[in-house]
This record gives sequence, structure tokens and C-alpha cells, in this order.
Amino acid sequence: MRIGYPCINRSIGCSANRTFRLANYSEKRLFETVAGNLDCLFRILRENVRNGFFFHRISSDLVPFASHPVCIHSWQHEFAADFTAIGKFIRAHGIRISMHPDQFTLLNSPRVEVVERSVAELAYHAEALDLMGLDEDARIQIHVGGAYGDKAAAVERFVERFHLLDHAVRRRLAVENDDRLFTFADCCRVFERVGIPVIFDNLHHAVNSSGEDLPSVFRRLSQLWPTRCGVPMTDYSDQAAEAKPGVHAEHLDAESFAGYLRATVGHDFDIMLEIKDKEKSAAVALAIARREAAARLVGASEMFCRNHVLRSLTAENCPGVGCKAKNSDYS
DNA sequence: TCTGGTCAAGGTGGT
DNA sequence: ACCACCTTGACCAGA
Repeated sequence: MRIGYPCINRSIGCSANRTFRLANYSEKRLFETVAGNLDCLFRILRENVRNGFFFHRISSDLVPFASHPVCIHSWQHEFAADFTAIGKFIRAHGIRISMHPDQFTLLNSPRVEVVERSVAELAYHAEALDLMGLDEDARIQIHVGGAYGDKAAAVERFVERFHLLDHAVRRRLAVENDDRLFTFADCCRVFERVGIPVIFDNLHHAVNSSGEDLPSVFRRLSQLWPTRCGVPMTDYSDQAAEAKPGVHAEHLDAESFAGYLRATVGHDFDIMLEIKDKEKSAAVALAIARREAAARLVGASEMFCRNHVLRSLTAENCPGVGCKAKNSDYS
């Protein structure tokens, strides 16, 4: 199990998702911005490793306007060495990477222009991950899309468009259950049609599902991720108190998170914490996960420890000497 | 220097 | 047909 937070680190003092207004677009502006974003991304990743966060979502703004017609400049060539270096670091430390194009990326829109823009946006994401030399466990996560008054037909259009995508995109795609239209069960149907893994989002599931409990969701989930794609990716958030259902909490709810881990014991998966205070809650979550894992590992063999606990957890719990000695740290 | 209106992109649902 | 809302950060024009 690896734990991480999306895109932005609030304490490190740099931003890896800086952008600018389209009206101010220039090659100079683009290259300066991308250079800064890549530099900051590398800093964030190093800081994450230091803190035990081995799952990270890279911002879609890494290269602003990358899929826009205005972008005729070869950022790929200009920054090839930077992408390579970051990718090498990612692989060396076993960091799991995801990217999440935003709501405008819609494969199943009835409008041809919308689909064309979406395909270009997906191609950009795949290209960024390819330049880093990452394999298929680095995923591009999107939603199924709009319903357009007929969910079944909307899924059919998704399937149809999926088959037209380049291999570079198809091999990295994953669909996530959303909070309004397409449930986890709907995403599983997409999996059955095109074989792309499903990213489970607990808060969306709480707001929009047919009520499957966590154990049944995770039993299914484990069937949706072939080895080459890595362990299942999940998004975790708590509901913000006194806000509309589906709104992300400002801080992690320690008790809820511990309960979530207990309800999913026995499954290996990575957790992206979509909590507003980012790395702060990720640190709390990591401490909770280590505590829970340690509690489970008391009396367990070193072999069990080595084989069954996620990397974030093993980094300190299982330094290769056996886990019992370290359990006192968490009791 | 500060601030709030606005920013590439779409869809849904209420009126 | 039209408009507010979704959800978020940060850009940047104007004060």
C-alpha cells in the first residue's frame, strides 16, 4: 500500500502546476513555466520519498495548453532530459504515478469537437508519462463522461471511442466512479467491455452507488487490475461536515480512515488522499496505516511482513530485520 | 502591493 | 432558451 496526495504540496514553497492566461501565450512563457513546474515536481517527489509518500498525482497543468492548437512548440524535445531524470527517480524509488485530466475530457460526448479535444488531451498525458519512461502501472484516470439522457448509449459511445484511441493512451487509461452518474458497478461494466481498470473513489461511492459494501467492492476491484497495471488505485476522501454530499473534507477524519483500512484488510491497493490540506492529512493517514499494519503484524513472520505490506508501510516497519522489533514504535 | 473577477475546454438540472 | 452550479487554484488587471 502506498499513500499520496494529488498534485499540490502546500508546505514545500513551490508549485508544479503553474499556468498562465491563454492571451499571454508565448514560447518563452511556456518554456519558463514548464521548466519551473518540472523543477518543482522533482522537489515534491524527493520530499515525498523522504516522508514516506510513494503515490503521487502529477498535475495536468505540468505543460500548460499542451493539447491546445496554440501549442506548436516542442516541449517534448526541450525538456526530454528533465522528464527522463524525473522518470528515473520515480522508478528507482518505486513511486506510483497517476494523472487526472479534468472534467472537459469526455470520450463519450455526442459532439465531435469535444471528443477530438479530449483525444488530444489524453495523448498529451500519455506522452508525458512515456517521456518519463513509466510502465503501465502509471495510469491516466478519467470518468466515463456525460449521460446525455441515456446512460447505456453513453457507455456504448465510450466503448466505441476507446477502440479508436492510440495504443499509448489505451494502455494507460483507467475509469473512476463519479459522484453523479456512473457508479462503481457502471465502471465494472466498462471494464467488462474494454478491460481498463477501475479506480474506486469511496466518497463518490457514498454519494452515488447502489449500496455495495466495501468488502464486496474490494473483492471485485482486485479482479480489475492485472499485474502489469499494478495494484488497484483508489481515491479516498471524507465528507466535509455541514456541506453538501460529495464535498471533500478540509482535514482527514482519523477515525473514518482507520475504519476504512479495517474494512478493506487483506487487499493491497494504493490510496490517493483527496483531502484539501494535502500532505498534512497524508502524513496523518500514513501514521494511521502504519499503526494499523503494525497491530496486524504483531507476532507475524518476517516473510509475511516482506510480502504483504505496502511499500510505504514497510519502509519503516520492515527494514529487513523483521517487524516485531519495530512494533513497539507504534504501540 | 493587494484583491477579486476571471480563466480553454462541458454537462446537468432548474426555470 | 437561458442561466446557475459544479470545484479549485491561481493569474493578472486595475485599484
